[in-house]
Formats: sequence, C-alpha cells, structure tokens
Amino acid sequence: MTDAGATWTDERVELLKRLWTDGLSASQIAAELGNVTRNAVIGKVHRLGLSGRAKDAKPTTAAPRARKVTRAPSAPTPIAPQAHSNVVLAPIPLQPAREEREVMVEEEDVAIPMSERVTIMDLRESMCRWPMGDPTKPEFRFCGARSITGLPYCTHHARIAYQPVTDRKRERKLARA
DNA sequence: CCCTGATTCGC
DNA sequence: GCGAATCAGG
Repeated sequence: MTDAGATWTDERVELLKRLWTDGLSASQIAAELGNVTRNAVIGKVHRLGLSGRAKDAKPTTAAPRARKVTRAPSAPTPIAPQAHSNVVLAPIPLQPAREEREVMVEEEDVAIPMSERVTIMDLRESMCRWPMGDPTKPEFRFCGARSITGLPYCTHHARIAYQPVTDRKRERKLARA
C-alpha cells in the first residue's frame, strides 16, 4: 500500500457522506475513518458541498447524545442489528494468535466492570467500542469505558488492540525484575 | 472542560 | 484539494 489510508478515496468519501448524513459528528467520523483529524473531515465535508445535514430532530450543534431507553423487565427489547445497519459500525479488532488470545480474555475479564457495558444505543464516540459477545445476540455490548480521544478504545483495550504481535509478554516479565 | 461545526490560509 | 490553526459557540 503506497498510501497509508490518509487519502480521500471514493470509498472513504462515501463513508464520510453516509456517516455525516447519519448525523455523526466530525470527530466521530474522523475516528472511524482513521488517519484523519476532525478538521480534515470538516474541511472535506464543506468542499463536497455538504454542510448542515438533515435538520432532523437535531438540537443545535453537537452529536446526538445517547438516548435513554426504557424497557419492561418482563419483556426486554432485543436489539436488532439489522435495524441499525447504517449506524456506527464497530471495527472488529484483529484476532490474535492463540497465545495472545488467552492473555486477552484473561485481562478482559479482570479489567472490565460490567456496570460500564453499553448497548449501541448508549455508545458514544468517547466510549470504548470494544465489542463483547455475539453481535447477533441481544446481549451484545460494548465496553463503554472512557476511550482515548481520537481512538475507538479505552486505554486497556487500545493496548490489546494495537499491541504489536511481538515480544510484549517477555518484555513485561523482564521489566519488573 | 468536554465537545460541536465554520472559516481562513499556507501548503 | 487539503487540513492545521483558529474562530465561534453549546
């Protein structure tokens, strides 16, 4: 790949258009595209002639805050994935090789407070999008912890997601001597 | 302080 | 055309 993805290809422009029309904020889109800042996104949006998108149930500025969804305890509303096909798509992290996976699951289980897990409806750009569980099931959740600004994951999951596949385990052990 | 989009202007 | 810096605001 000669270009590191930091160029406006047709695909990226299409995604940009779709996300912008869907009401996502520039920074959300930037984080989703990767390798671009929110300024770049805004600049491109204006150059494309898209500004002020649909005036649909939008307050004034800012992204649509997560809505609180009330559901009856006896009849939990399943979250249908197909119903939100044009909303935020969670980037599925690369699945590490078996050795890494053991470590990953281990740490994940320990470090994540269940109380912070959120559904896609409550997911915000500033929240960790680490997918948990089967996306086809209603129980599917995201980590939801505070994400690093500009990254889709919290510090914990960013570590896991972006870990170089090289010797980090040995490094850790050797470092504590 | 967190965030939003809008504009300018050097590249 | 591009986007960082800046501006103006919630």
